[in-house]
Amino acid sequence: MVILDKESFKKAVYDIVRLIPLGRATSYGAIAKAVGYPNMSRMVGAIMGDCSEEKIPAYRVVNSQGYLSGRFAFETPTKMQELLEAENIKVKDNKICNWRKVYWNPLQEIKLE
DNA sequence: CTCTTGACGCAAT
DNA sequence: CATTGCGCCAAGA
Repeated sequence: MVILDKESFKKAVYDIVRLIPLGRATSYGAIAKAVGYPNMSRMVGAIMGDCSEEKIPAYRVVNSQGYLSGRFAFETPTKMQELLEAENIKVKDNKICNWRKVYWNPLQEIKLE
């Protein structure tokens, strides 16, 4: 097992995020798992902090509970919610309503690939 | 070099 | 269902 530096990890994470289907969302932990590091959920979040300069749908990434933990990283705290609602994802009190339905497991897609 | 903090997750209580 | 505690790794002070 090699030490995965932020740049490499970042790249892998972006790849997963880009695969998120329209109208769905996933969690940091799921992405971390998908890249092969189940316990690196924090790193995924840290990396998302840089996503502002990247062109990826970071707003589709929330915590395992479906809460918009990183809404303040956007231009406006409400931007993330609006973007999600624009994709038919209902958000209530900074939390995705049909989270169980909206949740998208990257491992499923990757397994298929 | 040590300590704190952070878009987190999960098992135990 | 809510709280608590612990793990995990990187970056900044």
